[in-house]
Amino acid sequence: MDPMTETPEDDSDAFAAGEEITETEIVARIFEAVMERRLAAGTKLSESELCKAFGVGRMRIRRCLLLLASHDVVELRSNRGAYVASPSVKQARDVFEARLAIEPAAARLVVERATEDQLAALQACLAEEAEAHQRGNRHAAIRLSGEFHLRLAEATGNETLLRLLKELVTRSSLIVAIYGAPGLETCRDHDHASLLAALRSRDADTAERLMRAHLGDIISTLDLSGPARIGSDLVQVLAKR
Amino acid sequence: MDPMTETPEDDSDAFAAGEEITETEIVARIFEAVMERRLAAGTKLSESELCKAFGVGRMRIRRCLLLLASHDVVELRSNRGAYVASPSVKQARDVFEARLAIEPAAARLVVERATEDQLAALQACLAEEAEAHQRGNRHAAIRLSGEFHLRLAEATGNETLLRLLKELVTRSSLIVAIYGAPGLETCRDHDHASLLAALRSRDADTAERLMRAHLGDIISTLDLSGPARIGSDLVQVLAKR
DNA sequence: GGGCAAAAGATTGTTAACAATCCTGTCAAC
DNA sequence: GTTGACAGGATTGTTAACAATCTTTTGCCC
Repeated sequence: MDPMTETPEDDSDAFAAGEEITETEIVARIFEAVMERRLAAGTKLSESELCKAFGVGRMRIRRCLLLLASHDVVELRSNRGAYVASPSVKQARDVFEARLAIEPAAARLVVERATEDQLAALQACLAEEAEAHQRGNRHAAIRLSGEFHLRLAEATGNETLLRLLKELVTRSSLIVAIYGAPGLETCRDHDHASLLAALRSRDADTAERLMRAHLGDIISTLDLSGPARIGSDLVQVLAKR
Repeated sequence: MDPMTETPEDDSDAFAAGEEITETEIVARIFEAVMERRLAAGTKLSESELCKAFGVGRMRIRRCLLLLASHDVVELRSNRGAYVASPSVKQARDVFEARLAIEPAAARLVVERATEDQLAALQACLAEEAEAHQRGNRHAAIRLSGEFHLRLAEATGNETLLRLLKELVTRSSLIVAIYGAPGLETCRDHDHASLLAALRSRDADTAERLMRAHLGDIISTLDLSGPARIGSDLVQVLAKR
């Protein structure tokens, strides 16, 4: 009933022999896995396991890990391997501060130039999210919650903004997992709904304000007081494998 | 008299044998070279030349090129090598749109929390820039002009914002080189000066407004009408080495 | 002389073996 | 029983050779 009970590292697609997979795809897969919270912060990403999982050589995997590290989604420790990043309190603040700087402006841009199709995609995202919530599909709900923000970034038509936000939203997923309240792991549907309404009515000021408030709400659910917490750096320091 | 007459690729530091250089440093060097406009858009970055220049193995260089490519400062063409990126018109618009989203908010943050030391560093940057202009030191002036923006990002105390802006400012240098008016390759000193004044007087609204206006001014000096221009993709397409 | 085709050279991409480091389990000493 | 050192195994990091692709040159034909 609860899809939470899965193997921790669940990228095992066991690709058929003849297939080929781009390193871009591998990176995207891991991004998704982190965003869906199927890969927890601090999880070790062993090269050999990833090789088997994706059916590619070690060099390719190493390149992917380097790319992931360059986006702060993975941490590379010298001679010690790659681990899913565990954002510190400082990093958590920085990420949301950056989102607070970017996303309200992105909302403005969407109001100015989003097509009906793009708004429809946002609507669809919202509907799927609500459905996933009702069905109790936790992974899907978490993913769709973040995907709303990414679709919104996509609707700006700005590739650079999209790429930057993809990184920030993914890291946010780690942050919420570490510092968030146990139950509150997704954005509230209502926030997204009212935001979308503002976008539809082409009300830039309201959209910007709602986005800012929405991000503020998320931050307010985080516990960024203590120096560390469960799931944070301590976990991997103490991890006995 | 004109320091513009240099070899196009001027990273030749010819490191002493015993030294060691981090890949992080190599990446930073290339970033700097692009920002100072010592590496023009479309310049081929041959692996073997870089190996000799930095005195490191090929693998290390390849990792650096991958990192640079992940920040859109370098373009990797399959089986054809690495080239300094040549932002398209669309990419140019995207980059400045992103800066327009981020930097005004960054200015606000600086007003709120910058220390006197950081403001002094900005002041120093401004002074150096003016001096470089007077001396006709073009490379230094260009670099310092961009560095003002980076120091400002640094003064937010937000590492994530700093990293994102480092990428955007570096790409901006390429964009201005390609699409900018021939003479106007640096921000105007006065803009930076008045902006700093607003920061000093802790006037967030003015700082934000000035930053927005400043970026708008830069964009208005660009010619983003045509589909391509000198220095753009065409150059490397037609380049006979 | 111009244009096309094939071979030589150079550059990039990949694979595999080697070296270095770290983790783990064992054993001895206190 | 706990602590420390040591050896074995596993994982990561590096090097060098090999394969594939592209570029340039050469030569031939029209």
